[in-house]
Amino acid sequence: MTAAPIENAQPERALPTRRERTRAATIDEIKGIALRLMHEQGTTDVRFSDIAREMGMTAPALYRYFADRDELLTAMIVDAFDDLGAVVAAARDDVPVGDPTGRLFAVAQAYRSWAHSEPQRFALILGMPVPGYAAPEEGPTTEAARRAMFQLKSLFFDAADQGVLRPPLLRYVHESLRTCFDAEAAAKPPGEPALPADTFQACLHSWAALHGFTCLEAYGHLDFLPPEARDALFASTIRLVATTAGLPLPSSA
Amino acid sequence: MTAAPIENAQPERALPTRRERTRAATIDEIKGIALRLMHEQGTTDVRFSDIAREMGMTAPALYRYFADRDELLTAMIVDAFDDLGAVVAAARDDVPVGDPTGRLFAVAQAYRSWAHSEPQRFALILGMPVPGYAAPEEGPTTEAARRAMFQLKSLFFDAADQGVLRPPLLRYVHESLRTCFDAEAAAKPPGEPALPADTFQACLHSWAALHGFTCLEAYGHLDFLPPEARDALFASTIRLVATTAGLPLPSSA
DNA sequence: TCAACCAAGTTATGCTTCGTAACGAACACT
DNA sequence: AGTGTTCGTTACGAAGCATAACTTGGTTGA
Repeated sequence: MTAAPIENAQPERALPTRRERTRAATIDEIKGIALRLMHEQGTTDVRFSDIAREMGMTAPALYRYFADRDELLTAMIVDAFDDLGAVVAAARDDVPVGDPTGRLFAVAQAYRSWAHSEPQRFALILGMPVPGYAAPEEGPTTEAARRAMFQLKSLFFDAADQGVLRPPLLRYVHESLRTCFDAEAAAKPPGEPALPADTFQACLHSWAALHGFTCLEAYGHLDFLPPEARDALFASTIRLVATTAGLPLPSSA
Repeated sequence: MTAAPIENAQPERALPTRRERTRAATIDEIKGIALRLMHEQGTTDVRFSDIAREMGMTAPALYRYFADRDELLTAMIVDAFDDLGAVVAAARDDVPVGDPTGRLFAVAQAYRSWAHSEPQRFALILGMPVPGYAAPEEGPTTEAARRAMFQLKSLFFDAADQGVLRPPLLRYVHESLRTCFDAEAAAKPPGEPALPADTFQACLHSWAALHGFTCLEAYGHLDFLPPEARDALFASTIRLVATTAGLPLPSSA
């Protein structure tokens, strides 16, 4: 739960007046309660009246802080992306740069367990759009998504920097994809080391495989397997991903 | 939209009276309208009153056919599983048994395009449970899911029958997973050819990878790629999956 | 044929939610 | 003190889910 106020986000020259602080605190409390309710009820559908009740307030008061349900959802989506990004980055940086496969494992595990422990937030950001919610086009959510997803990708950049990245199992990259990758690489600052197109493609394969397992597990579609078996399947999935993506063989796990 | 009535499903000895026929037709119409509304509104959240309005009825009349919203959803989930299973099976059987990789491609493409063209139904069955909806434990939905998922798996059985299945890239299978696979294989009729454990594991890897790509695309998270690039990424994903799962190299695609 | 029955649909109603409007109390700043 | 902003309240209207009670028309049986 970041303490950033939703509206009036202009830099106040480090002078948050008392009112602003309490307001920010209230906003955080609202989001926190909403999160708890989602968690308790197992849905992404939060009722304003319930939040208000939990806070000992009346429903209309919430409209002082969020114009409507969508605005609250947008804020929570941004928070969720930020949280996921932070969790992933922390897990990644717990493993030395010299061990890219260990880092992949840590990142994937963080992604997976975050989704599993908070399927609602996961659904909020990477599942189907919530009923009645239309994401503001090119809004802050897109930004937050980009930031979070970069935390995943960066692992491959690091590995490339380390020079331990071997070519992926699948070398062929279709013309249209190569174009996209080139365009993206060109948009980067020129100094940054661009990934080879086949590795970029492998990067997306890895994400898809990780995401697939994660979705299936988070939404209970792997419940026919006991937890240890799911862990084992996850480990083998990541090992397979590392192998096909050209990362060195598992060192730690 | 199958014409199976929801309640009173006892075999009527091929004697559906007129009342029963019109009732079944009404049930189908309700489900059809609900589906159209989901499609139009882009949500899995259907309002009874909207359905009624579309049908030129009043809302309470719908309760003659479905006890509540959950019962309608359950029916639609079963239908969706059946539809997905049928689409997948049809695509699979359009390709000769002798071409397992071609079959994998067809199956995967069917899964993908079904999800992409009807993200709501896809979310209904393989996404997060709908707000406020609790699936009846061990109910008809579980049955339908099993049936549909078997259509995916069967491809590997056929390939094994053909004797063209090579060992997958990842041979190691953890104890706990091996136990599960053995248990599942033991539950089958004894004559049926069981898959080797490593292939079974590869089967799940394949599903996860396919599902991951499908989810990402269906919910718009791959929109940063133009359609051709998405097609190319999909093709490469499936090629990678086929390779790592031990299917023969692509023959057609 | 007529009466009883039943299924399907209607209006009427209660409860809950979203969201707005109008009002009151507390605080901040001059 | 006085004034204006902020935060919260109660009051309200529209809409949805779900139930109850009534109406209608086809079905069935004496």
